[in-house]
Amino acid sequence: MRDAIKTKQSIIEAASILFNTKGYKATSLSDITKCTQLTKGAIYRHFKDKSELEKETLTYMCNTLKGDLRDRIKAQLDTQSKLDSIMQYFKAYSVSPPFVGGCPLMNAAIESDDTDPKLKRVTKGMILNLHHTIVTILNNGKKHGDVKDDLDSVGFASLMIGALEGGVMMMKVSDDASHLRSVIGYIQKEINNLK
Amino acid sequence: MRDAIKTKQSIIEAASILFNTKGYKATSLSDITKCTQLTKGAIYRHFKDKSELEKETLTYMCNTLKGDLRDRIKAQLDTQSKLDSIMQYFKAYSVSPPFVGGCPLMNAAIESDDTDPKLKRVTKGMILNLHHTIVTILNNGKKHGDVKDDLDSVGFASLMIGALEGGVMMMKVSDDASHLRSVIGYIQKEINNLK
DNA sequence: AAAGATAGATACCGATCGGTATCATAACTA
DNA sequence: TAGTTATGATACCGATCGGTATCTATCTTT
Repeated sequence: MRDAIKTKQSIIEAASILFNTKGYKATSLSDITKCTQLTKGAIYRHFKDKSELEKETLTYMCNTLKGDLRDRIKAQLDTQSKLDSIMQYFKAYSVSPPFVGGCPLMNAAIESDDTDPKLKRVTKGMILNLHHTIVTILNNGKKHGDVKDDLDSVGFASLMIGALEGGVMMMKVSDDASHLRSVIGYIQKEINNLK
Repeated sequence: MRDAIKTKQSIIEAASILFNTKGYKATSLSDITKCTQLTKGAIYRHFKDKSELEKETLTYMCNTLKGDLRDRIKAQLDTQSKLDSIMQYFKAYSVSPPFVGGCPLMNAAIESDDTDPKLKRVTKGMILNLHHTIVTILNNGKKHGDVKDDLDSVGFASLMIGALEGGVMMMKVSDDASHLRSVIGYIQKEINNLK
């Protein structure tokens, strides 16, 4: 009960589940006190206000996903395998999601884009970071001859992310993983056709 | 001041803007009273509770989009043009959206999928309806020789919706319409390659 | 062991939430 | 024109919201 950074982490982990399922604004401080077994006073000792907790929690979730994804990408050698590891990561979402409640990027994007500039800024940064990762893989692929030179790397990265995120959304709202599977299958075909 | 159905409609129209930008749970009754210049008592004369207003408003938005889209599809004769009219409809989102705040389907899906079974049910019905529309166009295309017989119509419809919705999300969160444009360009290429 | 600092609990704040009972007024009907 | 009905306004309800001032208890430092 004296380890401050451990308690702070436990608050962030509990908040991850709540924010990613109920939403940021719809999750109350008392929701978090129930999950953490802490009181409001304790939580406000670690975060100056709710908005700071929201931002730190979103950052934590995104960094977790980013780390996982980077490890998988690095483990692959050629361009197609690297891209396919991203596909596999999203495919795993349907059976064992890293965070319940769908993709944290998508959830935060939809909730923040019109109302919460601070949260939107964090989300935008994380999405563009993922986008940049894919663009880099594709551009390296061009150098190694894995990807044809005239491919629109930036556009293809947008397609990949958009289709995957949209596929997750459809899967969740319809309780039918086949939508995501179809989307992934299509993009995989495109990936194998990049050369 | 005596036209009940007109008042009810004006409440739904004001709620459309609020729900689609701020979100359903994050929009309060007093937000709606401010926009409609009506009092809470007046609103509760037309809707038994907030949840009913949410459902009716979502249904109104989706039916509006559905009607617009159906008109555009019907105006086209061949399969490729019908599908392309859907693309054009989403493309127009970036310049003059029918409802501010992004796609009502996506917004409702993300907010409701883990917490609000009633709203999720409505959203799921609307998305599957759009999905079915696309599948029907593709299957008719097969009959007319516009689409090759071995195409996975169901999967292609999932890809189209997923990519478009994901593209809208990326455009909104990054304030950059090029993401949506790229996605649409890719799907258009696929559409022209269905035969 | 005494003193200082820090983590967490308690109790409270004003504001706002969704919702309702009641009243005033407008319009329709006889 | 008198009576009835439907529409919207007013004023209120208990519950909950985010946030804070204060107190207690535990740990660290000397």
